[in-house]
Amino acid sequence: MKVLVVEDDLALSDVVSFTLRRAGYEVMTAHDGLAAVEAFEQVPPDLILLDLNLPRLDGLGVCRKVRAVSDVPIIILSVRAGDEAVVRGLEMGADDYMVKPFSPTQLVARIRAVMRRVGVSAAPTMLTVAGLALDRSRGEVLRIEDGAAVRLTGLELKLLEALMLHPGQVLPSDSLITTVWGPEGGDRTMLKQLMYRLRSKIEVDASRPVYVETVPGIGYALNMPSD
Amino acid sequence: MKVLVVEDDLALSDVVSFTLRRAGYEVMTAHDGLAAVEAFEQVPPDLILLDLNLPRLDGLGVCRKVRAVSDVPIIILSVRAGDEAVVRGLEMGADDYMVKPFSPTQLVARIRAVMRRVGVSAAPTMLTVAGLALDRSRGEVLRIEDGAAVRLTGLELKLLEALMLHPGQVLPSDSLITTVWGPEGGDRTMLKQLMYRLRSKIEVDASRPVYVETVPGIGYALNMPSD
DNA sequence: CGCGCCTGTTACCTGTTTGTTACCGCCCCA
DNA sequence: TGGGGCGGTAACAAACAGGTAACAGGCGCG
Repeated sequence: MKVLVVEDDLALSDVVSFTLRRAGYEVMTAHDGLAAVEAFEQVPPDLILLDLNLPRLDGLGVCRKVRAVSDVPIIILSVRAGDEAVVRGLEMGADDYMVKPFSPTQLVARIRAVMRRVGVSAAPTMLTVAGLALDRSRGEVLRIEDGAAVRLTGLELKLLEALMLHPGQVLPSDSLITTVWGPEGGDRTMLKQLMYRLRSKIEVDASRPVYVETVPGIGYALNMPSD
Repeated sequence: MKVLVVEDDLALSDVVSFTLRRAGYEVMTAHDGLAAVEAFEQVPPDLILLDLNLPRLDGLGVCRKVRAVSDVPIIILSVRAGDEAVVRGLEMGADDYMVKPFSPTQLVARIRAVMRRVGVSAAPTMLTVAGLALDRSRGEVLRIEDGAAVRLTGLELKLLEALMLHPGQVLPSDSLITTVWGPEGGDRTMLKQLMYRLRSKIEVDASRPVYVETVPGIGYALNMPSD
């Protein structure tokens, strides 16, 4: 999952890059408008973070050029809310905007929200919700509370991913079964077996699960921390 | 194109409604969280503008409840950027957020940006009538009067649902029996047994039922509060 | 070829849900 | 005045669902 960061303030560009890399994204940077367009053409990213005032070609120009050939999601970065340029950018096809300064957490949250909205199915390698960080590329979960990392098997990963994509929601056993095993295979016995294995890996005390909640007769839910 | 505006500040709610109507949207309003959920269920909107701090049920709660049954786009309204709640809301499935105060123009621009590309909503799963909120996805009822949440079994849920779908109406025992057990199984004994179990869960004083009224010789009815 | 992990299968234990039966009190009416 | 139907209550047993465990086939890999 590649993100192109277009930002002429080098300090900001660095901190943003750092944040995104930690969240599991591959980051490319450009420090002016023309370089951005060039970078975009050479290696098309999956999302663009776009500062508005840039040397050589401003953000709106970049936005227009990119939109002419691609509907890659674009998030505008701007110093002021209420900026006329922001509105123009959104009308021109940008997907979202953020006002500087912003927190790293928010940035990542917004990126995810935009990706979900535009239906980018290829998810970022790193999915962090409800106190768990799932690294799909390594097949590992990190339990944030104590930093423990566990290796998951293919099926366990699919199951956890299904839950993490809808945190706080109760997913019926049947739908979990089909997302893990496909429309044909799988039954309740296998699900509970798999759930048992998953829990014994990710839960601190497997007999007292805190991450995955059972809703008897219906299915399972990933608990949001506040609940 | 219907927009549900959930905002407890009446002045702001009015100006937003005005703006949206002028922009060609059909506007519904709700001034607290529970009303929002109710309104959502009665007339599912195409987009929700959601203030975060609301009376009776806060914005995150509304977000969670709505997200449980639908992927209608949600735009969060918040007084502060960088609010922890905003991040939580976005992670919980909100699609965007705006910081108050915002300009009408921007509001409309953001709505358009969010609305570009929308998935349709799933069947509603939340049913709120007569002082009870039934969450089918979790198999739970919330007694609004005191906020108590009770877990129901499958049959209890079907029975209560049948009553809640026709509040204030007397439903004959026979029809209740067939909606719960199907055309084949079920008899009066089982119904009264089930009703006893349901009442002992949802009524405050089971020996003095207030939600479900018995109409001897005919059936049962869910009492409307105003009746 | 042998080893270890992943997966599916079976079985058992437990608590919950559901169906069954019984009893009690009430009201209506012969 | 005493059945008989009806509804509420209770206790019990059968059926079921979920958690746990052990085991075996398959597959990749050294």
